[in-house]
Amino acid sequence: MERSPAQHLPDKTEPAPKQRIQDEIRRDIIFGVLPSGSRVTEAALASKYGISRVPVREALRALEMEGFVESKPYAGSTVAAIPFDEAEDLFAVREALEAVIARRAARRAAAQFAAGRPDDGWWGIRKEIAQILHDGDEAVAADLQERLPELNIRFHLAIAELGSSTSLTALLRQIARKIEWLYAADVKSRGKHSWSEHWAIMAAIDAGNADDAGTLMAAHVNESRVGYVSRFRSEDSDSPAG
Amino acid sequence: MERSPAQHLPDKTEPAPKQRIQDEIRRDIIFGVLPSGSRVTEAALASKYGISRVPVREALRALEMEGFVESKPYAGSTVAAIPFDEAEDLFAVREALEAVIARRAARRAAAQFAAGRPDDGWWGIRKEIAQILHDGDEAVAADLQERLPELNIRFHLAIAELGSSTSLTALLRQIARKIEWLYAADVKSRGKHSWSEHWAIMAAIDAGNADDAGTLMAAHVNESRVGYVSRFRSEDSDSPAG
DNA sequence: ACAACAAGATTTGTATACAATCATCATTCG
DNA sequence: CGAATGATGATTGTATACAAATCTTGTTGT
Repeated sequence: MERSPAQHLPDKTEPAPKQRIQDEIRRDIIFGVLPSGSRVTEAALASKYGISRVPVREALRALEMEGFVESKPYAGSTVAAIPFDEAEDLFAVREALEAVIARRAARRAAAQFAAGRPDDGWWGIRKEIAQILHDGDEAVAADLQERLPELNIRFHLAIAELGSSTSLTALLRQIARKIEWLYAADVKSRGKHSWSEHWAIMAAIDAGNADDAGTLMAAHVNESRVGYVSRFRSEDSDSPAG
Repeated sequence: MERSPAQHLPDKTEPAPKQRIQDEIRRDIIFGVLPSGSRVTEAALASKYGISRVPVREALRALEMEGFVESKPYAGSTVAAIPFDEAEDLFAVREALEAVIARRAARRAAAQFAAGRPDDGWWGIRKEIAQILHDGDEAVAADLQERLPELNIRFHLAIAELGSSTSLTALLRQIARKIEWLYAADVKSRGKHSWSEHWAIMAAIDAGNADDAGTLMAAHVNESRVGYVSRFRSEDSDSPAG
């Protein structure tokens, strides 16, 4: 068939203009380049990225559903804001969600090995996780902790994919990006949130131990939450993503 | 100015073509008019609803993010399917999510009353909930239980809005629609899932009792889950939304 | 008969043009 | 002088046209 060379490398060559600018805008929002409340017009973004208004429009709509921008009909779009008091609630929901995800991943791992050999899709994700864990260890050893947030999100999302539940993966993606937004408001907050715990979680999943996986994951997320609130609690109710 | 008569009645006259067909398509998916796996092309939907491809396109993208359709670049969109084994996980996440939401609503209610008089936005939602509760009681009394699912979703979403957390509301909307999809697969499943419990939850929120509100809500969702699994457990692993 | 291959058709992705609506500001009337 | 009002500009919503990519189908060679 002689497929296109960009088959399983959708992020290297040209990841489709729409997705590209969507990630770009979200990144600018998360890292404060586009502050909360600022207006984002389709025409301005279109000319900025050298493309038409249609892809920009779709990207804005997607970001609206993700909660990063708010738009009213015929009135335009503005960058949203996360009130500070939502942070703890988001962490609480994430803890429950990730516990369910970890349990599911463990159950599926056990089922895969019980049925003989796991299928290729499972192994593909499993190998990606191994790579992520390795890269994280390397980053910790080299004191390049600014790489950890990205690797951290990728790890958690990969665990979700290992459970092969598109619904739960989508939910986690939504929550994780919001929490990343809250974190990014403080530049010096990007420490190693106990990267080593990831290994234990992965081991429990590999062993097919759903209870341990869920418990470890919940504790892991909870520790992340404690780290967050202890850092921001002193700054009163100032909006971190504003 | 002589405003358009469709000012605060966005659902009666012409609720914007895009939103309209988006809801229409989702409804057709939820109730099986568009079965899982069937192809949905932009051109067909455009001609069906007598509009252009652009609004159809945006609606499909939104539904893709909601998880109702899957689409690959240049390949088209197909109606998605919820594997049966995701149902219990969705209920588990929803239980945790709604408990957090109820607690938040109770905290906010207490704060509103503590600060003198609640603002108009809060009262608007509160009055809407009163109406929903009333309509639900009427439907139960008149044995018109087919109206309860819609009222049920509206109640739970209104509680989320009472807590004024856009993030949590968006998450609940995503989960609730998925669960509605699972429910709708069985036509005779639309019973009164203990509507009276809603009154107790609302009372706890009004009293500002976060612990009670969260506990009652969790129990309420859990009961719904039990009702679901007891109904579908016998049908083995048949995909209910397929 | 079957597989590899290529051309046509179908469908999505993008660009441009136009219509509908809202925000702003000058104007005018009380 | 203030507030309602009407015109103007800016921005989004929609429609149409074209380009890019994929899927299907017919063909051909073994």
